[in-house]
Amino acid sequence: MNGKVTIYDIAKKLNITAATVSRALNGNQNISEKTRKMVLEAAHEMNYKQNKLALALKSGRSNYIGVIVPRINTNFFGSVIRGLEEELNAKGFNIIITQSHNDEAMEAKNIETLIDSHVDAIFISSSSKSSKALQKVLDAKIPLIFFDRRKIMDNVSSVTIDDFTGGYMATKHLIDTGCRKIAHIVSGPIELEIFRERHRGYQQALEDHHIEYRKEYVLKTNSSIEEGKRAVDILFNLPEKPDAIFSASDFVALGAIQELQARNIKVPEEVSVIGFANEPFTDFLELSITTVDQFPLEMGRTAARVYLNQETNPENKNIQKKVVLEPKLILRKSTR
Amino acid sequence: MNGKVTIYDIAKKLNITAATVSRALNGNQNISEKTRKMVLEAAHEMNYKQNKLALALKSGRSNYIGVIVPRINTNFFGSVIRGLEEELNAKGFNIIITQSHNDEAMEAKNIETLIDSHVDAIFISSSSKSSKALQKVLDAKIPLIFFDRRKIMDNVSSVTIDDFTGGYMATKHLIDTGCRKIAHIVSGPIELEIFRERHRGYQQALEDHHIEYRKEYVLKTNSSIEEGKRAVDILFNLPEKPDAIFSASDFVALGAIQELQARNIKVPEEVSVIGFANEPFTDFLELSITTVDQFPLEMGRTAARVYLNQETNPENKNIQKKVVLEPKLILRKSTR
DNA sequence: CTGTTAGCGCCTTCAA
DNA sequence: TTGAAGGCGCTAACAG
Repeated sequence: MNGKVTIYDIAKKLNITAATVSRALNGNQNISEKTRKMVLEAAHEMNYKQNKLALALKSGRSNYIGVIVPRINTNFFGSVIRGLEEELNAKGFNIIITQSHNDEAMEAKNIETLIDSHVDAIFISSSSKSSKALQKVLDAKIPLIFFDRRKIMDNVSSVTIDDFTGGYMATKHLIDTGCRKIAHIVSGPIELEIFRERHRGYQQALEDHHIEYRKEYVLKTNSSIEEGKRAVDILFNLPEKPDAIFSASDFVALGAIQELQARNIKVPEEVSVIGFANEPFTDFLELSITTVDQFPLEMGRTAARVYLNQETNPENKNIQKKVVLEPKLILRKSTR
Repeated sequence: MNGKVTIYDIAKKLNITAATVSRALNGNQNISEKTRKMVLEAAHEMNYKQNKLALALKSGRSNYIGVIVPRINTNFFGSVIRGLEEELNAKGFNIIITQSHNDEAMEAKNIETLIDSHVDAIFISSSSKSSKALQKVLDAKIPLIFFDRRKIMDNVSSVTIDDFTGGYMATKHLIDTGCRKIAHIVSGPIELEIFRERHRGYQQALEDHHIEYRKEYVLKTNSSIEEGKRAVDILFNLPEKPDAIFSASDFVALGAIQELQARNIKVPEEVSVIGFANEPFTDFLELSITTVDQFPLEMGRTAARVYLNQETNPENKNIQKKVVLEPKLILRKSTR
């Protein structure tokens, strides 16, 4: 009744030894069917619970998995975590979720904490410019798996989407629908690969269609509605105003649309807008937003499987696997 | 470099004993300044990390806190968790977040897992009709703290908002602005107190203003956009159509508005709509939604403090504390 | 001030 | 098939 029953208690009651109880409980073969049954029954009666802490100390494996994301309250990260959960819980792992709030110091602290907690692996969508903190994970011999936001590191598997293609297809769609003066909002630290790649896709699409790349059309912001408004403020004070905006974030796209409408600029007739991530709200706005889907659920599941596969097959241990998912353009009303 | 340095390694190197190293590391007074310094330096040099698992086994305290919510990817729960994080991380606790996905069996499983993991406390927004699984937490002598969705249980503290008042103020606002045929959508299991109370507030407001309560105006649904549409479908096939809808969920309110607009019914001119929770999207829709704010960040912080206070002062141990926060009506465009 | 000892709960050799 | 013993890493008596 107390949750404090140990194998010794069972042993004492049954006049056997703790080792035997342990064997019975763990399906060890070297034990008589009779004692096994006896032990199992007693364990059930006494409401025995294995102490995972002791097991962890003994085995060196905690069955905890650490997850670090910028924020949990978006559909994107929520869904990735759901995918991780599905696969990892089924294998008996617990997930410890931590948020970096896009702060490098906070992320480093979370990493420290997870290492200290002896998690069996760390899944991270990293907000860090430096790999210093991440290197500590490897130094501690803890498997590290990137998803979405990865860093270039040896011996680390990753599951990402092809952000270059995402940026390319978004930009190409704008071009295909007649836009020529296409602005791009880098709605996050350009030091992060995802934003660099989306930007590169944008650049490449322009080049392939012989459209000049203009520095003044590329803005760097954070991922917030406010920043989207601010971006429009800047862009539409330029001598030559854009006729389309490709934002690397849905939230910034939303802010941009709001500000455009506030200025009585028609979306998409005068200006087309594309976001990124396919957050649910992009769909249920009156003026729904064209965006790029990143398949977060699948990303989570895949990341989990990559890890499980590494762990199960020791020969895969040091094989870094880079899975790249294809993004998908979702056409809605904010583009022509 | 390996993360496997123990106090014995340090002791050996320094020709002292592990106990002394432990003392030095833990700020014990009974130790000479000289040895303390020596140990601290060596520990740093050898990159010593305390093994939390061993500490947990020894002390019986894991420094893990379990949190169970229906879903993490809403602003409401995301913010509550942020509040919990702020307060608990500062005190050295790690947070394990689990999702019940509004499923009673899943919630029971999460509870089991957290108990097995020897968490020091469990914070829960419960989706369960029965208290059976929750009782196990108490049986295991683990402190339990409810937030938002509580159950009636002895010896359990809770932090909630006054859902009755929330329902009342929403309904009263509709009445005050001229609505008389007010429908209510119970957008979740009526077995849960929050939905019962919001409904009760609705009922009381009608009564206080001498408006008849009509069974056919009260619908039970899940919390999804689709269900909001379906609700309107039902309500507007009634002989006498409502002129207002109070939904206990923002998502259902959104679906309702979408369906009303699809039917060319003007919001709020013909039908006013109020949601609940103040999810961000209610604000940034073109037709922003009037709703009830629940102060989730404060809820999380408060819940954490209630627990910390109980733990710190043993005399508070068995005092259940019921904190009730006041909700706030947020006026927007979906009501007159 | 420091060392010795024991034990948290479990599992796993090694013997018997 | 079972028991005895040791150890995972740490801390807290108890001695000295």
